[in-house]
Amino acid sequence: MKDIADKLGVSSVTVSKALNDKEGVSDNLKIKIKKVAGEMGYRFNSAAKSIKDGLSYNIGVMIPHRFTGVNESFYLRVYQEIAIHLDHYGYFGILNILSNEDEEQLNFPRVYSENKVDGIIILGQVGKKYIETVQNMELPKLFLDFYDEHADIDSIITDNFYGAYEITNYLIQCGHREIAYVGNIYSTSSIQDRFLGYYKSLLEHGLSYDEQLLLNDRDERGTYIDIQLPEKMPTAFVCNCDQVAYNLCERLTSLGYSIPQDFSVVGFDNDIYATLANPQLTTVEVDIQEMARTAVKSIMDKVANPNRRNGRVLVQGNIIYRDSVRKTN
Amino acid sequence: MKDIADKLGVSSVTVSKALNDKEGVSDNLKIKIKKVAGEMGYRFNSAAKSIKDGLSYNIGVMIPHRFTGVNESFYLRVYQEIAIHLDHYGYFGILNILSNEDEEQLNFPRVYSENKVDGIIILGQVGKKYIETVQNMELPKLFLDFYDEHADIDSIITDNFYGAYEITNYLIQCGHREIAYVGNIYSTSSIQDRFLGYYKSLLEHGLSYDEQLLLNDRDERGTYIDIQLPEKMPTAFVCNCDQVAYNLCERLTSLGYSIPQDFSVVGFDNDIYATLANPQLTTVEVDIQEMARTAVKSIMDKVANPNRRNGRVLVQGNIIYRDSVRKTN
DNA sequence: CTGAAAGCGCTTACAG
DNA sequence: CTGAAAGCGCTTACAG
Repeated sequence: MKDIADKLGVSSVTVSKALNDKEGVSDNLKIKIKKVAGEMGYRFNSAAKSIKDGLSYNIGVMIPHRFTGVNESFYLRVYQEIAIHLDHYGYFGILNILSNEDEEQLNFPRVYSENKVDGIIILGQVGKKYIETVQNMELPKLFLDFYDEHADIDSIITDNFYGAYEITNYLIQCGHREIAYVGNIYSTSSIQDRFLGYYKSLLEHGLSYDEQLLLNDRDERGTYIDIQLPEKMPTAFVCNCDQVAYNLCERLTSLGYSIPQDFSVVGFDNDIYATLANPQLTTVEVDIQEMARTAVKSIMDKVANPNRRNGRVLVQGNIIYRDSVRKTN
Repeated sequence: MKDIADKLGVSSVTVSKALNDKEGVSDNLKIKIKKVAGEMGYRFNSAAKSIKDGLSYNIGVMIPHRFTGVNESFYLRVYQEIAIHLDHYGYFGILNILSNEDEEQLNFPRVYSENKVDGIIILGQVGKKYIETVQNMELPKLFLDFYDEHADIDSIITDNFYGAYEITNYLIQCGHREIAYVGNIYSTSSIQDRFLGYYKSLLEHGLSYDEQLLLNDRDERGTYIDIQLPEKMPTAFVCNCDQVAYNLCERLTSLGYSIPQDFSVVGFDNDIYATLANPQLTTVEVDIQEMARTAVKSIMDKVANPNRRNGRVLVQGNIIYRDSVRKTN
């Protein structure tokens, strides 16, 4: 900046004003300054600005390491969309994989202790203890894809309840009356919330809930187990996620059944398993774009106004109609 | 820092030295200062340090948008590993999705023009024109997973050639003599390099190359096409990637063949398709960890010493032995 | 072992 | 419309 000023015989203050399109510089001079800046390959030093206004223009996105396995790309996709949206605000995203070690030892993330970010999005459920650590960070923060009833921290989550409710309604519209739910409802809150949506749909349509039709899909540690099919089979299965729906389809097919002729199967997520299944699955698409958009808007609001509260925001999914459901009416 | 200094009646210089474990402060005082800093919730201001030493302690990772489709998570995984490795160096990773628009208009990325990073890793092939733009950036830079013969920029790539060579050798060791290669060798340089590894293996073993056994899998725009099986079938197929191997297995199975009894099939990448295939695929694992580790080491070297050149570095994969190959001897 | 001074690149408030 | 001065939080080189 100083070099540009010297070259044109003006002060660096004037250069600063011109480059930022502020008042107090003649249009003529502004143009000249910008031209010279371009020619000299001037690059703005964002660190100097940061030190002035105390803003880093970065947002940290923290993902617990255990959610980043070989075949789990959901959170990475969300992060990607967040990065794209942050760009619209002139911000950047810094990815922070929270190691199990840091989570256990309740360490603050380095992005925080080094003042690298103006806000932080926690993407994926962290342990109860760590939530307290998060609460102690004096920074705008946001839970994404989970919430904690005890922590007074805004969160953005998929509307699991409503999505499962809608897709169960759809099955009923198609004439199904005996509908099973597949998932361990004590495993995660999203599996449980999806179950409750399924349950509400049954209630509303006057269908009785049959405990025999609640099928377990994983043990308490989250490892998939073989699904125990009920003695009296339903005509349709609401699965808590596409991967389980995929597994179920494979299972039923290997037993000689056809889908959707013999049984209808629906999933949740609209991930890769929905299109790999044969036939492709009717499912509830989790709206990653919208989640990222909402999350970025929310955290930027908080950066501008630290007292801003948005509470729990639900992002609705969309039913994707494919070929795994049979109309029986 | 000043607050801490005031509280203890020392100067901020002393506080700085103590917090950085530098010489010139008594151990006693150091301990006291660190204690007070902790109590006061002191957070280091990295922007101030940045402005002093001209380093941002960030590395930009740029991924062209077209490589980030719904079912493509490979580059995101690489980015994730890069972020983890950067952490060891006290650095952070800033993800930059390069939009088609920016790529066409040859715009510098904002991470560059705002001096947000000390180096940049370009992850995934960018257009010829844009490579020139990259070359014009006065910053350490590195191509990851591709290279350009005209650009004098260091690159790190998977050893496609050697991986395909090794896995073809393995098929030959298992007794196969008629071996097909599946892939459009004019589509990407990795498909071509993998083909050449296959070809070398044939040559070394005195097997003749039969053009009829080069099977196309995609059109010039990269869209998968139905694979045209040859009249005289081989006993094994080397596929250019796991997804194509998966498709081929489905195809052969639907034609009534069994794998590996009737035909052996191998893939490349060791991605999700390798484990989804039935039977699971023997394949070449691309070593994401090692690529990320090497890339981070290389870019950090360059940050420390801008003249450092590493040339083209090949990262070898590992053969993963599963159940899609039959021993015929 | 400790600290006063200067400087990194920018912006803001104020004076001319 | 233009610019001199001060300051953001830190570190380095130097003096005591």
